[in-house]
Amino acid sequence: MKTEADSLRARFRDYLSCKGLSFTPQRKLILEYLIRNSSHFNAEELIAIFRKKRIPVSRATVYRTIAHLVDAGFLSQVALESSQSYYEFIANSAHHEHLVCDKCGCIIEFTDPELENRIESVARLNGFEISRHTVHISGICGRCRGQQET
Amino acid sequence: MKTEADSLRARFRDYLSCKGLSFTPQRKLILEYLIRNSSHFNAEELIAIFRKKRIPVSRATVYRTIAHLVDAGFLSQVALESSQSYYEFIANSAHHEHLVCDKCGCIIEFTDPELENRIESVARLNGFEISRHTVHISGICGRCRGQQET
DNA sequence: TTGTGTGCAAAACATTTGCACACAT
DNA sequence: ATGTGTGCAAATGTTTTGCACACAA
Repeated sequence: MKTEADSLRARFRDYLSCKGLSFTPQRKLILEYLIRNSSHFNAEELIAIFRKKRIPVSRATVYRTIAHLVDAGFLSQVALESSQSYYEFIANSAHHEHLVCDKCGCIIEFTDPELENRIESVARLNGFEISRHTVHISGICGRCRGQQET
Repeated sequence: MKTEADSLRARFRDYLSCKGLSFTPQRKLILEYLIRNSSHFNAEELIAIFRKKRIPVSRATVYRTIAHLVDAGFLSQVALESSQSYYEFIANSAHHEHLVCDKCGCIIEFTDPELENRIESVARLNGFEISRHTVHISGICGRCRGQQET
């Protein structure tokens, strides 16, 4: 039986071969890591993890592969108020928005059809043709609120 | 009669004196520029404008003053998918969201109470205490759509 | 004098690029 | 041979910082 990971590998291979690029060991290592840890990350975090685990992929290759993965639609860039670019591995998952905790930094994903509808209406009212959209809510998550001394 | 600009100057002076800081000529020049041109900008844009107009404020002072203005609540950082930080002069204006055109880069502001309500509901449902939130919609604006050859 | 502010240049940080070598077709 | 990939180190672009001098309390 074909697992989801298999289909991701196949999709990436297809994307690469369409572009005349090859599925190199380094690209595979990066994809495998993301499949196993699909979530939010930035380039330097990934590089640090690879260094610690002795996974032999250079900084330049990480940046270059991230660009390919974004282009292929496997990663989407998440704009946070940070100096670094954050990415998230979207794979096959549906569109969702983010709640980001100011205290612990955790990122909670949510989907809300009503919210999505409202966004589409607003764009339409303004004559806009949407290509993408993001909703970020910052605050204190339930867990951190529970721990507050005050 | 007290204009809005006067009250902004006063508020900034108050903020500074509360922190034991002074309302220097450079800080005044930056604030005056923003009052007159309240909108979206990044630090390097501002520095370039000041250089062209021969307004004598150094790069370091621009960055340092922006940090103070953010801290004082006069500016808010707008997270775009860019290598530079964007800011917007919020002054007394109500909360609003952004439509950003991929083609011409224009930023349209909008407010939508229903959207805001929905965001609050979603946060509540997830046990989150909101401190701030942003909605960014990217796409093609009405004007650019009109001009498309295709 | 002590605290704070400024400008400059250097440093720091994230990211991109040029180049030489490696590998597969 | 040609095209593509990698790693390294250098370059780039943005933002921050150290330091010496200026100014006001």
